[in-house]
Amino acid sequence: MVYRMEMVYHMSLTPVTTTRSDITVSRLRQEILDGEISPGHLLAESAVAQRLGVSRVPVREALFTLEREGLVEFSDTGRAYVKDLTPHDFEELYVLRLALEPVAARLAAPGLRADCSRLEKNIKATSKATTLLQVTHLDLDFHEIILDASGNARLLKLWHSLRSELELWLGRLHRSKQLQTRGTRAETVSSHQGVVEAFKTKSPTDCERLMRQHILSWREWLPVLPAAK
Amino acid sequence: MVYRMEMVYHMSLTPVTTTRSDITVSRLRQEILDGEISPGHLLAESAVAQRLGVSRVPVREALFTLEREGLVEFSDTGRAYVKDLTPHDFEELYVLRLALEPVAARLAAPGLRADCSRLEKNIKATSKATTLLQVTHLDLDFHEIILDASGNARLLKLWHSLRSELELWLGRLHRSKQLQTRGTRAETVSSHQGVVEAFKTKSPTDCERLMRQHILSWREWLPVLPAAK
DNA sequence: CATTTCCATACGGTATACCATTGAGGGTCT
DNA sequence: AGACCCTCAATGGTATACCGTATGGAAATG
Repeated sequence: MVYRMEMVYHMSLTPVTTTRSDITVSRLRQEILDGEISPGHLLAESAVAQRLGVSRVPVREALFTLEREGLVEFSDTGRAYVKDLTPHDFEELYVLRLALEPVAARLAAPGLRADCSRLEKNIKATSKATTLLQVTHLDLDFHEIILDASGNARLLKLWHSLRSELELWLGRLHRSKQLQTRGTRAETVSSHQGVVEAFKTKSPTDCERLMRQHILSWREWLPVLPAAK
Repeated sequence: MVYRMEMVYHMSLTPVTTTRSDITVSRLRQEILDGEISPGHLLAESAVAQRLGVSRVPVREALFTLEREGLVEFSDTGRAYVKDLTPHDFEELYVLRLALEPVAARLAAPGLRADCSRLEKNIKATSKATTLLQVTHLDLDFHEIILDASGNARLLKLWHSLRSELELWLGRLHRSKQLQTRGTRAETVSSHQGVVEAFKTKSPTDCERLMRQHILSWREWLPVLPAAK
């Protein structure tokens, strides 16, 4: 049974079919990111199915999808658990950002030189943000725009999975009040303005270098982690 | 119903459970990589299920897994097709190799400095290879050893999906006789020996640089592509 | 009290059935 | 002949049922 949502369209006017599986993915993702389900918690298919009012089949698929996103992890016996990120996991994510995003910036540079409007709109929104959580989301959006502009579909897909895990990590830091609040918004805005300025005036390789610096300093902004590994 | 294969163990002696879904993944992957199913071909769940003697459920999961590996692609109506890689797709893969592998080499360098035995064993096997296909597989194995030694699990996972797509691409080039055969084995061996030498004697950053060069020259070795994009 | 054995229950893997949607072909009307 | 519509088979989405296995705790054992 597929329910076609008549009223929901992408900007491209492509109709979007929403399956129970998709809905289950969204709801579980939300619950995990919001910390409503704690790390390590068992997501039993039947329990989730009953709770969300669907059968086990879409739940099964949803769990599979969430594993790909890095929010859920399967034991060797096929049980699904909410992922419990460690500082080591975070380091892995950081390494990947550092490997991928500068390259993406270089690839995106020619296109962005002509049109930075999406980035500028994002900065404007950031400067109006009222909560720390909004700022971090808009920050990730900013980076996603660049990944998207790189024109490399695989790179963007990788980013989506990285982003999920980053949001998981940042959300947990935020809830345990371990994120600096002071000046974050202003710093984010000015830093991003610098990036946009580079896209407009500098060479792709310079953009790549700047993005690298930007991520390095983002890392500095995060709290010192307990001994990794 | 789960069949536990008593005789199959990882090196870590962890028993491996093999499900019908896993088997279906393997068989379909093989058929796709061997070119037995042509690009663009529809993989209808019921047809595959009947052909392989399982129900639609494991087939469904297998198709999902193969999509993640990049060997299958879903239309917006949920139909699964064998992926038809374009030169543009190959360029994307190449960009990602270039972004990830040098970093992996740098991370793996400290560990490999102490013990390159796996790499050396691979080189020995390569020097004894008799077919071009064997050489290309051993080449990918060589790179996988380094990704593995990087200690970054996410990086290794990314590699696996890249590798599947690379094998798809290379396999098709091979079947259409577009791969250079002359001297390939000897060049691969000597080039890899150079990499091992670097791991033993050079700094991590030097290893990173060399890996970058190695991938650049690999790109040169491949046939010129028809106009990309 | 520590350890092992054993059993009931929870859970995942798979088969099957049913329904909605898709899409290609045939028929009809203009 | 061409455009339109209708129909029906093919296909995917979901529910449910069944079975084997894993798990955790009770009971038995030392």
